[in-house]
Amino acid sequence: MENDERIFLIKFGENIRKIRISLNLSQEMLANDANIPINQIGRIERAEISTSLNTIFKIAKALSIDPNKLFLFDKSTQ
Amino acid sequence: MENDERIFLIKFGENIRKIRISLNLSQEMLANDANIPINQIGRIERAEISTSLNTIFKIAKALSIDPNKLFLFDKSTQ
DNA sequence: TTAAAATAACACAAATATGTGTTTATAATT
DNA sequence: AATTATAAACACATATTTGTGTTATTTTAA
Repeated sequence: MENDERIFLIKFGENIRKIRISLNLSQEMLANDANIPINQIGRIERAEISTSLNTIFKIAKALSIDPNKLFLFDKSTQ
Repeated sequence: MENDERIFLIKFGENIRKIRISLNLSQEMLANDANIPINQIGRIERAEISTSLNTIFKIAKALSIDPNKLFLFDKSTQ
């Protein structure tokens, strides 16, 4: 995997964590809301996996935000 | 898979196709630029697969756009 | 400083995406 | 109509994610 891809996964994970915490949700609560395993949230936040569109959609739905918001980091928002 | 997840994949695929065509790229050209198999682009555009963050990043890079743009459909842009 | 809550870190089977190749169908062009 | 370019539709091995469960570590709060 290329380095910029790694960085992208890391920023994506950090962003999810940031949003989750801003909503006062634990990984477990978010996982329950999104109907995915608890560990999956941690794996994504730690950038261990390159998760899929389906999971992205479920998480966005559970966070009550548009999926594209999960990709707003770098220049865009922070 | 839930119906709204399916719709999400379909809209995502349609959006990639729209952007690709607007840039006058064939699936093959985009696949080459993104360094992924030719078939992969078709599978995504036809919503056959729930592709991953890595592939999303590669495609966005090849299209010279920010990944979040790939998720701007529905209310947002069209 | 304990106890409890939250997260990380394992392992492993099952499901799905990825990569590669080939063949068929459709669209565009001459 | 024939040729070419493009995309779809197969198949199949490999890699990775997903789902499930358990244990360890870290963080938070009492």
